[in-house]
Amino acid sequence: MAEPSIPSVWAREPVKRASGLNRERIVAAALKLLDEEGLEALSMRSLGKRLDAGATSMYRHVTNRDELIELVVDEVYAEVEVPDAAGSEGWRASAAAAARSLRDMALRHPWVTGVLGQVGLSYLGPNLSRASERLLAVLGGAGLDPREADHAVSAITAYVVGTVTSETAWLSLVAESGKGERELLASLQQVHEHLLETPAAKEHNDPARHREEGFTFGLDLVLDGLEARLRRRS
Amino acid sequence: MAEPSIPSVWAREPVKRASGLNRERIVAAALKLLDEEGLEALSMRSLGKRLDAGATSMYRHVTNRDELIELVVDEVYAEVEVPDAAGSEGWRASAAAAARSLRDMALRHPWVTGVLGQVGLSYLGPNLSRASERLLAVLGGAGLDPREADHAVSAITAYVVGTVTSETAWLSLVAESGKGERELLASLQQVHEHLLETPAAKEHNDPARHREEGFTFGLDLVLDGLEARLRRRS
DNA sequence: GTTCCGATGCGCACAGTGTGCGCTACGGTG
DNA sequence: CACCGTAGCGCACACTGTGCGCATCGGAAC
Repeated sequence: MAEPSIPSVWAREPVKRASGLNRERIVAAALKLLDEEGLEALSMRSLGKRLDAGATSMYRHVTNRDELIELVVDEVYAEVEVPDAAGSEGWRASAAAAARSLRDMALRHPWVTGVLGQVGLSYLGPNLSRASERLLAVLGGAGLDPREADHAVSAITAYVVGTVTSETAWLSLVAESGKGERELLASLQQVHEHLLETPAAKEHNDPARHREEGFTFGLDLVLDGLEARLRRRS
Repeated sequence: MAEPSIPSVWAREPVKRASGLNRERIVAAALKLLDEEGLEALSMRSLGKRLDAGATSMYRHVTNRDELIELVVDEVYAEVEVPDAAGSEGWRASAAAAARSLRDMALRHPWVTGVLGQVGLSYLGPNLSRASERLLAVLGGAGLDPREADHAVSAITAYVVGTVTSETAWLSLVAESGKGERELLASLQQVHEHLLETPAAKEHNDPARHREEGFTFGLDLVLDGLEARLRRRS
């Protein structure tokens, strides 16, 4: 009798008290679940199953599902690296590396973009603040006045977030189609024939390269604009 | 006896057959509901209530909740205006107006940003395609080769989407706090005192103006970058 | 050792979700 | 008049987040 419906008072399991929940373990498990199964798969019950815990046990360590997601989002922001600017011209390499690092992070964790649009989420985690302030310092050191540097940080992150938002939306569409990027693009072009006229059509033999190239193009636009502004100043 | 639990066969209401559902009416009601109460408030039951219809009645005209949202998203993309470029230098004014129009649309319908990150949504509606292709034509007419024009369209929309994503997240936080932008900003600065050091702190007497200024700054960066690229070419 | 107490985990329950299924009653065609 | 495709709906199912109160733990106080 594995599970007696009326448990006898004697001869009862030591209850096993699995291992001790805590915020750190919960956030780590949630991150793993999100990466492996996506945003929709994260429910308190499924998360509890992974931790050998009941559905509501996590509420002792985390007030909300929303707050939990907020914690996980800040956790992945820790992966974003903003290198220091080496030399007076190094700001550009530093900012570019930060942008790439942010994009790579979002591509590693495709669910983040689905969460950034949601309401008050992730608005002030320590890791996000740290990254922003480092980039702010880099741009300030390059010669931008504080207000411009602030706006420039916003512009760069906005560009990256916007880009990866559309990238991950496309990639998750690809994922759930079961086909590859090339095949899905080709079959979509059959349905919407007008797409064949767009220049992107020629690129569909290597869509990943096309995405990468587009990201670099747009990033260079922003950084060129910044560089011109700096030159004008000196 | 308003609602007899066992309705007698005789003396029964004419059943009233409200008015006739159809896709257009459903999408319009969903848009109204989203604008008035936000993304979370849109459930098939609440939408049905607004249409004097049952919870599952809409499924005759729309296959999914997700598909319904997709339809509504494309509906609001119809509000985005991409003016033609007047004169050979007019591309910049046209692109800037398109970007502003997109931002204004997203600020009028704050729930869109929460939906753009979600999976396959809104990837190919007619109104979105129309706007993209118009902007593509404007940039192509300015002298960019097709591949660059394609990337430039992506870059501009990515920048705008990224910007409004963070703007609407902030604004919905403000909305649910019950305070104004200034007050909420001030109270957040009390909790995280390090924010006081950032240059944004000085702007908090008019946050809306600060947002507007930041948007223009970043947009100019992108357009300056494009302009430099065009000049280099001629 | 015994006794206590705060903290932790959990089962239950509630209100709510999207949506498949099959019945009913309508509007238009023969 | 009979008929039938179809629009709408009620029901049911599996699922969601989370409040509540109970059981049971580890450790501190005596």
